[in-house]
Amino acid sequence: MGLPRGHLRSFSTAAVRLHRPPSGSISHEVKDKKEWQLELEQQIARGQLALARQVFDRIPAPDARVYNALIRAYSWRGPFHAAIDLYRSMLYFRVPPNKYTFPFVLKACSALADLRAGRTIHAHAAAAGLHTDLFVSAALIDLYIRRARFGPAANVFAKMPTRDVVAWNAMLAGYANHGMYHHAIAHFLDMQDRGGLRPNASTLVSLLPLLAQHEALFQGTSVHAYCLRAYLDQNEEQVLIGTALLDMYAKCKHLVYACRVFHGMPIRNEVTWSALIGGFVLCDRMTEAFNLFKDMLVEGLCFLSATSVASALRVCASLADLRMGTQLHALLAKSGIHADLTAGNSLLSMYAKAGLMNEAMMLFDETAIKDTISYGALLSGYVQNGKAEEAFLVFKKMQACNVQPDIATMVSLIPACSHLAALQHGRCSHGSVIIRGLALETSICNSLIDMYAKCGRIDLSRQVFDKMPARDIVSWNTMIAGYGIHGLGKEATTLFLGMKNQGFAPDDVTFICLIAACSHSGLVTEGKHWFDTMTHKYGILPRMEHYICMVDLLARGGFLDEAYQFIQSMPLKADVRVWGALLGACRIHKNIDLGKQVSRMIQKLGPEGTGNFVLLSNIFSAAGRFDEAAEVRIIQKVKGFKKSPGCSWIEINGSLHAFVGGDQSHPCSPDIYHELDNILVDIKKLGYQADTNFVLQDLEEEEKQKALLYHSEKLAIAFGVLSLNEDKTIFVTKNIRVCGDCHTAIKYMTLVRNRTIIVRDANRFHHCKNGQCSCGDFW
DNA sequence: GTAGGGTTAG
Repeated sequence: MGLPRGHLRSFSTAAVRLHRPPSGSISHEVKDKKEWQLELEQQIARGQLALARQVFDRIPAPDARVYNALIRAYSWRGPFHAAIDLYRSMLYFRVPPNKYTFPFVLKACSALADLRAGRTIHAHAAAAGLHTDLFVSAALIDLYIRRARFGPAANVFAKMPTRDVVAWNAMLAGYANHGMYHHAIAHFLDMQDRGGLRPNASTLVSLLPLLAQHEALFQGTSVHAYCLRAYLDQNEEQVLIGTALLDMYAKCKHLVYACRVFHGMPIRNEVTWSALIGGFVLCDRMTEAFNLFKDMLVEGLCFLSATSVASALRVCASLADLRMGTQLHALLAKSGIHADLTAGNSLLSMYAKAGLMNEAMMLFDETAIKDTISYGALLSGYVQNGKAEEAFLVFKKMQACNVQPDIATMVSLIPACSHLAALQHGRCSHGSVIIRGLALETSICNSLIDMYAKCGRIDLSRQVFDKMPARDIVSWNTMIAGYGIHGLGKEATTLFLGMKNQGFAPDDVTFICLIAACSHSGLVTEGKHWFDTMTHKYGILPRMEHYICMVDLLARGGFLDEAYQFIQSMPLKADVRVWGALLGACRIHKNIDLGKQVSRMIQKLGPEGTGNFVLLSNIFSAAGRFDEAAEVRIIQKVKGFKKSPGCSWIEINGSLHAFVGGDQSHPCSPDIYHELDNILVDIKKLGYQADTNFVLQDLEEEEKQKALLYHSEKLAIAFGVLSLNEDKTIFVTKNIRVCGDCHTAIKYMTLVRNRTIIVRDANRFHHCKNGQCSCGDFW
C-alpha cells in the first residue's frame, strides 16, 4: 500500500522521541506478544493510559491492531495529540493504518480542530482506498464541519456509497452550529426523502436549537409531534430532547408550552431548569424567573449552575434588586462556581447596570480571565452611567490587551460619542467598524445614525441609513428621531410614510419619535393626527411616553389649557414627567398661574429629579417674583435634591473642552473672556439686551448681566470662535437646556462673527445662522 | 440541550 511521500521527514522526530525504552511500574517479566497485548487492553480498560503506554512500548513489533487500541483510547478523552503522535510513529515504523485507525485519529484531529493534520490523514485514507468507509467518512465530515469547511465536508458526504444516520447527523450538526438555517432544513428533509432514514434523538437535538434561534414555532411543533410519535421522549435521551423542546418553545416566547414540556418531564437536570428560567428572562417576566430560580434551589442544590445564576443575576439587574444580587454574589462564592467566566460577567454586568461602577471595576480587576464580554459589560456600564470618557479608556485597554472588540462592543461604544457629541471620536469609531468589516451590520448602523444625528450631522445619519443593506424597526425609528431633534418634522413625516411604503409596521416607539418630531417643529395638528392614527388605525395602546409627547406638543404649541384637559382625560394616572412637560411649557409661555397649579400637582406626586424644581423656580424668577423662586429652591435643598450644574463642551480637533458657568480653569481663559467682552460690545450695537429674567439670583442689574455673560455655553462658543476658522461650524453641547438669554445672544453672535453655531442642549438642536435659529424660538 | 456585554423614545 502506497503512502504519500514526505510524511517520513515531517513525522520522524516525534516518532523517535516516542520510542523510549520502557520504564515505570509494569511487570518486567518476559511475556510473549499475546500476553503483552492482553495487559495493554486491561490497562486501557482501567483507564490507566500512562501504564498502557509503558506496556505498549514493551510489545515487540506492534501491529496495527495494537496501535489502534491505544489510538482509540487516546481519542476517547485525550490526550488527543498523543493519538496523532502515535499515528505518526505507526507510519514511521511502516505499519499500515487500517479502517479502524482512521476514524479515531481523525476524531483526535477534530477535537484539536487540527485541520492540517486532518487533511494529511484524509489523503492517507484516500491512498489506502478507505476514505469512503462509513466511519472514516463520518469522522472526516465532523472534522471539516467543525472548522466550517462545508465544501470538503459535502464532498466526503457525496462520495459515500451508503450513508447512515451518523453521517447525516454530522452534516446537519455542522449546518446547525453555523446557523445555516436553510441548508439545515434542506438537509433534514433530504435525509428522510433521499436517505430514507428516520431522524433520531441526535438529529433533533441538533435541529431544535436552530429552530429556536429562528423562532420557527411551526416547524418546532411538528418536531415535537414527531418526538411523541417516535417515542423519542421516552428513552434515556429524554432529558436532552425535552430540554431542547422546552428551549425551542421558550425562544419562540411560547412559555405556556415550555412550561407544559417542563412539567411533563420525569427527569430534569440543571440544563432543563436553566433553559426555563432563561425563557422567562427572555420574555421579560423577571419576577416569575426569579421565583423559578428559588423553586429550583428548593428542589435541589445540585441544579445550581453558573448558567442559572447568570439568568438570576440578570433578573436582579433588570429589577434593580441589588440586595438579591449581592446575596447571589455570596451564593456564588460559597458554591465555588464564582470563578466561572459567564457567572463572573453576569455579576460584573449587574453591578455596572446598578451604577456601582467602583464595584464593577474591582470585580473586573480581580478576575484573571477576561473576554470580550467582560470588557463589553464594563464599557457599556460606563456609557449607561454617563461616563463616556471612562468608556473610551476601557476600549483602549481592551485593544492594548489584544482583546478583539465585536459588534456588541462597538454598539456600546458609539453612543459614548453621542453623549459627548464628539464628532471626531464618532468618526474614528466609524472608521474602526469599517476596518473590522462591521460597517454594514444593522445594529452598528443604527448606533451610527443616532451618533451622527446627535453630533449635528443629520446628513451623515441619512448617508448611513441609505447605505444599509438591511434595516430593522430601530433603524427607521432612530432616523425619525434624528430628524425630530433637528426640528425637521416634515422630513420625519416623509420618512415615516416611506417606511410604511416599504412594508414596515411602525411600533409604539415609532410614534413616540414621530410625535416628538412634530412637537419640536411646532406641527401641532400633524402630531394630533398621528396620535389618533396610532390608536385607531394601528391599535397601539398609548403608553405614558406617548402622553408625555402629546402634552409637550400641545403645551409647547401654546395650547396650555387643551394640554391640561388632555391630562385630565388620560386613562392613566399622569406621572411627574407628564406634568413636567406642561410645567416646561408654562415657563416658555410665562403662564404663572397654571405653573403654580401644576407645580402643586407635582409636589403631591413627590417630585423625582430636580428638573421640576428648577423649572418652577425659573417661572417665578422670570416673573420677577424672586421671593417665591427662592422659596422653591429652599424646598429643593431641604428635600435633598441637587441641581446638576450646567456644563457645556466643544470638540476642537478631537479634544474635548468643557466649561461650567463662570469657569476660569481653562488655560485660554483670559483670551476667552476678552473675546466674550468684545462680542458683548458688538452684539449690543445690533440691539441685544441682556434678558436678566433668566438670572435666578436676586442680584444688582450689572452683576446679573455678568452672570449671564459667563454662562457655560457662551464660554464654549467664544472658545470656538477663537479656535476654529470662520468657515467651520461651531458645535457646542450643553447638558441642560439653553437659557432664553443665551438663545438670543447666540443668534446675534452668528451675525457679528459671521458664524454658523449649533448648540445641542438637553432637549433639542439649535441650528443658528444669519441671526436665525432653526427652532424658530419654539423650544 | 441552557447562559454573560448592545442600538431607537420622553
